[in-house]
Amino acid sequence: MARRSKVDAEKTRLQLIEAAARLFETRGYAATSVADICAELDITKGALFHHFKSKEGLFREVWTRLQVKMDHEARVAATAARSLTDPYAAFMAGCRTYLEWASRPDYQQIVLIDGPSVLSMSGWYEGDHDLGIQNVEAGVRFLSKKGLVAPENIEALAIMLQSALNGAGFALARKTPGLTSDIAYSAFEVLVKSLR
Amino acid sequence: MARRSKVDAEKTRLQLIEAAARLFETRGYAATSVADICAELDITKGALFHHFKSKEGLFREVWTRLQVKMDHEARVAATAARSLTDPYAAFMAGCRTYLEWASRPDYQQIVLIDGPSVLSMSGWYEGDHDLGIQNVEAGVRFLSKKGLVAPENIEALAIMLQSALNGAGFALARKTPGLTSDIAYSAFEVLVKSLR
DNA sequence: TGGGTATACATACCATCGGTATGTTTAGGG
DNA sequence: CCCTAAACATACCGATGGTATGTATACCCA
Repeated sequence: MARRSKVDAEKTRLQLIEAAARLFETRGYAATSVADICAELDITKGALFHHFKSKEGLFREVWTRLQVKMDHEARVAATAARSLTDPYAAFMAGCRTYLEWASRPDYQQIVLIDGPSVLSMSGWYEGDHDLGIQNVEAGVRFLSKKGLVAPENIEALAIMLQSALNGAGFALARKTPGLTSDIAYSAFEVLVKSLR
Repeated sequence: MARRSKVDAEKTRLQLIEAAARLFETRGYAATSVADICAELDITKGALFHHFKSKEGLFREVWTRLQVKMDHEARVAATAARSLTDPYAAFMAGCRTYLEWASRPDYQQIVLIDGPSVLSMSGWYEGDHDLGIQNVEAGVRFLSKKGLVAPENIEALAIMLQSALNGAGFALARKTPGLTSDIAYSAFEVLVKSLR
């Protein structure tokens, strides 16, 4: 075998990302070997390491794509809600989207569980990589204008609220008895409503 | 070398746990080899695998000890506060303790970052292993009696509040500009006060 | 249009890792 | 006093992430 066309190469790269995403989701990062990933596409490790400089590099690509997709969906939901009503509704729409993602198995395993461990903590929170926080912070900032939230608490509250959504997503995925997506959302509403 | 006294063996075991804790904290679980740990005590892998059935087993031991210590400290702080005033103060005292632990580098890396990845998700939340949640849930349950929190939201709120403290601890450790321990705590108070 | 070059892989190999099998010495109970 | 089992050491194994190198071909340019 030898060099294929550029479009074939891009296809291989995409297939690697998709196969890796599937395996990382179902088995976790540590339990997925690069040989496993290559076997899915019937290629050798040479191909994988040609496209990605390391196993961690491939993971980072998978991780980033998930984050970007989530962020996009949250933005779409938020702007759609904003055009209908107000910034608060936009904020809550974004949060609902995030809550849904946080309860997805792939997002859970790849972004929430393995992400912090595989990428360093700095990697997780590096600059604009933590995409979920932006919508939440915008929402809290809006609430702050209404008076109840002190300006110096905005960032802390945004971080806490996003973490709360993360935790709820975990709890949903682990099928906590008596906990549904609706209950989690309504509990979150209770938490946020008090800030208005 | 051969068999030492029982007290020596227990000492070796403790030293293994301490050395592992140090390395797991500073390098992370994946970047710490069992040979590294053994080198710290000038013993061989045979000794380590005599005391622990696997690297993960040693990690679980380190993880458990941290959790138990945190839980103990939180309980002490909570009961001390309760005797002075009321259950709400006890709850908040426990939360403050947890916030402090969540910003400690060892608790961060071992319990919050590597924990979910190394132990399975089921391991993290298995039974009473998640010790931080108990104080929080007790607090929310108390608030529920005052009326504002619906019973079906208790568990979800407890999970969310604990996650909020986790996130705040992370943010503190990553030295988020403008965020201090006091600000984080006061922001958490804002979040909780609204539930009264 | 043809040849040179960079690309897209395959093959072979390596160091390190977690874990095991086995040996060896001695503490401690009967 | 002895004999079993505990507390290690030693030697070894398969699997793993990563590299070095080989090779065929797409693509660019003269």
